Amino acid sequence: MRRDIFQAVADPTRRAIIGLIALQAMTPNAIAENFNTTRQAVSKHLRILTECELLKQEQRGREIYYSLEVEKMKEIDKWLEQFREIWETKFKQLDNLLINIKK
Amino acid sequence: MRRDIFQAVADPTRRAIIGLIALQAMTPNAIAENFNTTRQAVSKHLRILTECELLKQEQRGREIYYSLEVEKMKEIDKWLEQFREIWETKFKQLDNLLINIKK
DNA sequence: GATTTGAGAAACCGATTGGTTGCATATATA
DNA sequence: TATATATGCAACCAATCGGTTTCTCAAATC
Repeated sequence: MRRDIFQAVADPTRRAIIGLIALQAMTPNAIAENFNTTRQAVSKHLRILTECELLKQEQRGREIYYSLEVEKMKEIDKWLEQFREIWETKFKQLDNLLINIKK
Repeated sequence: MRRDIFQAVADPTRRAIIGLIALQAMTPNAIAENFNTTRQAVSKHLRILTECELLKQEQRGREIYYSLEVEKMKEIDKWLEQFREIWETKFKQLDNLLINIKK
């Protein structure tokens, strides 16, 4: 039961679910309508996403609304940070090169 | 053979490899020394990372130096973009709330 | 109260994953 | 030239994954 955010986001269906509910909270049935699988399969994805705290549930009668814990997405952003530095440096180096050529 | 960048980055060992060679190009043997697995297992990871263009190889004699294609990392950043908007909006809303309370 | 509806849990299944061992090949080095 | 070294590839294996079907349970609706 390896449940880290990177593994959660690795599956394309789960990324699509995240994209969907980023806009508005949705029930499992409503989410499942957007995919070519059973509601149960979607339910499994929701479980995984919820377990790693990317989604939160809100029960309303017999319906459960799932919404995105957008803060959790920052963890991916945080990991990217170290590489962002590198690619920005590279960009600046290229920029300086072009400036020097111009001169 | 699903070889997308999100799946590549899902594995913790692969993330560690990326972190390692981000600093400097390294050979498979040198990389493998940092992990508690066989060289062959690392080799498999390198293959996957190379296939999705996160790594590039440079042959030098019988050695192969692997280095990071940092540009490719931007694809993850690009996907995050849509959520960054959301979390920044939320932050601003919180900010405005605090300003209003202050008043 | 009986029936329909929304949702999760369990059991099962084939495909994929991450790892191993063993082998093949090319380049250095003695 | 013979040997050591660096690497990749193939075959195999247990564990996990993503999916299905079937079932149960609780809430809504008739």
